[in-house]
Amino acid sequence: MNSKDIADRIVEAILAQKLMPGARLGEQALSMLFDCSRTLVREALMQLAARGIVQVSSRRGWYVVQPSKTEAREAFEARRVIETGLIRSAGTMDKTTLKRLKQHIQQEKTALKQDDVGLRSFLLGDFHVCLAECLGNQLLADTLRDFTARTTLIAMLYQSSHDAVKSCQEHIEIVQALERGNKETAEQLMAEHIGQVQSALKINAAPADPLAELRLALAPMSAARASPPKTVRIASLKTPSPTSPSTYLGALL
Amino acid sequence: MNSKDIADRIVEAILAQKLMPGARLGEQALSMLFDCSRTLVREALMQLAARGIVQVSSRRGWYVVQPSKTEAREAFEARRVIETGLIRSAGTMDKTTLKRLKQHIQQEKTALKQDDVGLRSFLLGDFHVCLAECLGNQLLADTLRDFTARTTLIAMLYQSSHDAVKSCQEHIEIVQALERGNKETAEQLMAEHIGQVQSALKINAAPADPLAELRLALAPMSAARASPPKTVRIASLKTPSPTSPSTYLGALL
DNA sequence: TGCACAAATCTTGCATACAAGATACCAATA
DNA sequence: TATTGGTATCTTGTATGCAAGATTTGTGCA
Repeated sequence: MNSKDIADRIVEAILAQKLMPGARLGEQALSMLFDCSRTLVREALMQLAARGIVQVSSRRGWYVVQPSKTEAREAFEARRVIETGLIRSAGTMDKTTLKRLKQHIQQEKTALKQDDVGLRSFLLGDFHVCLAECLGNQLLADTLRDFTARTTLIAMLYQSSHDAVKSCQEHIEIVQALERGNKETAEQLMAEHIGQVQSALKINAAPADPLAELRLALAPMSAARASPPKTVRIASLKTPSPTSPSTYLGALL
Repeated sequence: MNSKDIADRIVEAILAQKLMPGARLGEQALSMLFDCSRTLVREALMQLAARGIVQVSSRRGWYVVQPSKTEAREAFEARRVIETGLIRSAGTMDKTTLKRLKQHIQQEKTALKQDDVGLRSFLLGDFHVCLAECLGNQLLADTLRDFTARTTLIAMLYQSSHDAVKSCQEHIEIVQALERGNKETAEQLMAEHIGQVQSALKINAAPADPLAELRLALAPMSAARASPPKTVRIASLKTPSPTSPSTYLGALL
């Protein structure tokens, strides 16, 4: 269990939407979870920080990044640029490669059928990484994995209303276009697909409401509107992280 | 002097062609150079490893990466995809932004005139990062910085015969096209520009001659050609790194 | 001279100790 | 009750120590 494994696990947890934006990643908590010293955990977090996945607040702690609206726009633009450009500049795909893509889509369908939310989210994102690999560029595939993790966080943060079934269907159409050798269509479909995901964001909604659950649970009954101040009071409660660290870090194991 | 500063300095040195591919980056040497503990150096190297700039060979040492031919192809394709795509998807540029690009080109010209090889190399690479920033995407700009460092290493490794003056001229034409609002031309010019740099590589040449300096320094005087075998002997000497660490690391200060 | 083997040295891998800043908590006071 | 100040606790920041593998060097031998 070296630092790279730890970093990979954290990225996987993000892609599976098991780590929310803003989640706290305490060095000690992680070192206990992975049964190693803080040194290894720090190394992993340093790597993730260099990749824009986590950030450190001096002597306060490590947190999963919470992309701003500007960063959200940039991330989607980056993915659009890379993925459409990759399709455009690629040669024709051989049978083996197409088979791999089709297998991936089969996995997506299975995860959808079984309603496995974590696996579903992971696979829907991993499709794009897989495609980049199939198009013959490992460097851009690795870059895209980080960018996809970013957009996954953005989707969580801005309460995406995006439909997983629809997403999978769009993946199918992209692969079909590639199979027909119709790169232009594939490029177009990809641009639209990413656009769909982006426009499903409620970009003007309160950017992540860590109190959503509490607020909902403690909201006064619709009839008893006697004390509105109370709701305000609750909203001002300080919470160190969206939920307790233990809950979140459990996602890594 | 924190780990981020150290990492930045190393990247700068690469962009300025002051660190060759394969250069050894000993933890202790760096910690003495930057007057800090190995911990900070390790953190910096870890970050750079996550960005694909350096790599570690277990218990042997840290080295600046030596991209393979495949990785070289991928890096240039990645830059082509990102930079042309960025131009394509960008809106029109305002005056302030254009001014910044023109200023950058002025700096390039100055460095060319003064024959400052390090600064010249840095600026010719930084132009692309600057352009990405001007086109409004910091995420891709940061990504591009790493990719440009990569292609710079590739150019060193595969003995690029690329002409700096020509490169600067091409930058000028790209900015002119952008100024005219002619994005299609700008995109086309950028694709050709990157293609020029790529095709100037001697991709089949002996990938880097780590003994070049030694061979040159120890070559027999042209008159004293008495013992040719000696030269052969020298060529077979084992060297742990291209040159001595001290020589290379001096580039960082 | 050429070769095999062992010791010494060099370098990273990892854990731990301690410093220092940030936060939370609690009591005292107006 | 609200606020302020101080203390305890928690968390990261950095250095250092030691282990272990890789390499080099030195030595003895044929």
